[in-house]
Amino acid sequence: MAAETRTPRAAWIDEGLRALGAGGPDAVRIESLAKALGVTKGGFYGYFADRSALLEEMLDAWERASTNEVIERVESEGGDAWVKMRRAGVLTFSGELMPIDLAIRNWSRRDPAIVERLRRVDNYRMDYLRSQFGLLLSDEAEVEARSMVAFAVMIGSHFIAADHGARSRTEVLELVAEFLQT
Amino acid sequence: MAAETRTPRAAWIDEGLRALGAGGPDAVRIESLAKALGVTKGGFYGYFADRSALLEEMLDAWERASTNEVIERVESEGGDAWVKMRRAGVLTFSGELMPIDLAIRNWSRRDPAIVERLRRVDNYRMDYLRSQFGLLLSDEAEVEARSMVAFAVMIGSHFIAADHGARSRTEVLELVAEFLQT
DNA sequence: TCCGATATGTACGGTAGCGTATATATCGGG
DNA sequence: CCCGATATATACGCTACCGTACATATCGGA
Repeated sequence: MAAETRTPRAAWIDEGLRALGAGGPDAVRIESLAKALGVTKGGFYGYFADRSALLEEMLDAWERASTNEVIERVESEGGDAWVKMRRAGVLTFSGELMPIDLAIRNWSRRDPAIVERLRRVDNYRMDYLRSQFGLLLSDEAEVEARSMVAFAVMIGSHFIAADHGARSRTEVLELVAEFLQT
Repeated sequence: MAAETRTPRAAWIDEGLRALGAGGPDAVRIESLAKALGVTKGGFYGYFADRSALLEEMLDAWERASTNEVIERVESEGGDAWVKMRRAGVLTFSGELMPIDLAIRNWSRRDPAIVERLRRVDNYRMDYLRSQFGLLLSDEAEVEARSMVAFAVMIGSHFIAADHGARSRTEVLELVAEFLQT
């Protein structure tokens, strides 16, 4: 029927998310994505109406990858509650997803539509944390406080440049984890 | 000698910082700053060599405003250690400075020179926190953990969109503050 | 092998921003 | 009241990017 599709929808979306993670939404330029993909922008407009259509689809993909897909993987692997929580954290905040996550958080500061998406994702994650702390603590206010601390530290530590004397950042995060289990 | 200076250096820097807080470094456009100031870019190049010179001076101004100036104000007003710490937090993370602070944090993810500046500022702040927690706690690891938690929650809560059921975000932050004093 | 569909390449006009060169307006001092 | 200095305005060429129009290359089926 036709020439082989070298650059399917998903390729544009993936590359777009990479650019978003690396340089924020302003770095998602159709022509530079094309260059990164080794093509010109010719094909782009066959898949997407315009740049903002790509951004929407990128956000859809991120939202799925950050919630359902993570939980499916976690649940399919089993383990006790703590294991699942740690695993969810690792999957969510690792390698490829983390910079995208952080970029979207910053983006949300100036775009209400982005806040809305982030709210869904964050509520999803906070509920997971609450369910875990709920297994350890009876006081619901304690659960809320520690869930917030856990989440805020996971996010905040990526936005903080402070040193910790002889300790590494990882070691400090370990101290925080201990503190949360007190 | 000359025509009155309608738009001194500081005006460009202030407006630049506002734009930075609102839209990140990419939003700091000379021509749009000029429009916001009610002039054209004509005068700009009398003060600054180019756009990056402006960015440097903006960062210098921010660094001063976020450290020395805050501490000077705090120290000049006196009060006990807790009062000073709270006051420093209020000054640092209020109104105008907060969006700039957050924008620079995000910026630092993709620019080593920015990380370096942020590191100085964050170390300065963390030292202040450590000194305060040090008055309450003898275990130095505890001090580090709680300082990190306090700082990360201050920053992180601005990047988190989660709801908290019946509670407001402010109420949850109060719960966290209580938790930190346990 | 040739056809037609589809993906991609190429060319275009339009906008926004940079930095430079030059013109103009306005003020203070003589 | 005029001169010269200074701040600002205007005009320019350059680049990057958008979105559109059209050309071309490539594959599968008849």
